[in-house]
Amino acid sequence: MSDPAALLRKHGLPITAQRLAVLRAVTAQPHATADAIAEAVRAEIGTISRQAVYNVLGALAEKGLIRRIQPSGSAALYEGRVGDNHHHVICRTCGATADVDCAVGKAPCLSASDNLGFRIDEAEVIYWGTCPECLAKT
Amino acid sequence: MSDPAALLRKHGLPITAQRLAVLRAVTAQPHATADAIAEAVRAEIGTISRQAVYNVLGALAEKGLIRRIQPSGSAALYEGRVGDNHHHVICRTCGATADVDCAVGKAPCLSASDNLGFRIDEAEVIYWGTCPECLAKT
DNA sequence: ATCCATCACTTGACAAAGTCTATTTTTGTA
DNA sequence: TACAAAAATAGACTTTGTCAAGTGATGGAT
Repeated sequence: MSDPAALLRKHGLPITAQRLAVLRAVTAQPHATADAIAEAVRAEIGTISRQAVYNVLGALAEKGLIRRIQPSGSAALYEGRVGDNHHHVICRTCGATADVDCAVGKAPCLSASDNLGFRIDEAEVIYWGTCPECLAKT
Repeated sequence: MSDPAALLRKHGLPITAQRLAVLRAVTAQPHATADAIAEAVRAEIGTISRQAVYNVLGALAEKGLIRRIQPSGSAALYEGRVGDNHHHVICRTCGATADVDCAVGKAPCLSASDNLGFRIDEAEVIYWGTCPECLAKT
């Protein structure tokens, strides 16, 4: 089921060259910005409009095929790894982003101490710190 | 120590009308955008430049007097409640933002399962869901 | 109390990220 | 193959935030 075309069809999304290329780009380089994805797609199929990139990313994110992360002070990032409730650690110095599994177990952090009447469907965790490379440079 | 002027002096920040007004605006309305803060400040002291708002917010955040939150799909929010490691729940529909205490205890979530060599200094948690008002409207 | 160096504020241009709308192209289906 | 619906293109526009140069206020030293 890792076939991109089948994945799209399964979710009722018409198959287009742009969508296939975007999907491949997202899975190929995790934590890429929309701009980086656009470049990767252009390298593959020649050209794509900025709007199409946003449309496709939005549609894929809506269907849960990709995930969008929005760190402070940088553009949104997209990644293909979904469904396993992992989180992210970001370097304050160089912006490097890595995946970390959740500390609390399987569907963790989904229980706030008091939900105030909200129906919570996702917990997004970002750990801020310094990456090994930047630590070494100090 | 809730006196804004004393708070500024304590952190070595020169006292200006803009800083006092921004500090008051942030504590008065939690989870405000930079723009909303600018408007509140203008209502209080007449005028302030956009740059000054960002400068002051940046300086205050740097000193740990206020906290900056960056949710996906909206401008950064600022809040005066700091030091108690609380998190946020945001409504996907209307954008309402509320505070929630951390589920895991005191300095929670600060332990990722594997830090990959990163030195982590902060864990930022955003719960996504639907607020009571929007739930009632469905 | 006054002077002055330093820091903060203002102004306006600029940049990045993303959205909106109308038009053209493509997809999937009849 | 033809057609309706959906997607992509193109380009202007908005929002959010930054940069840089000049002006003005703050607070310590005189």
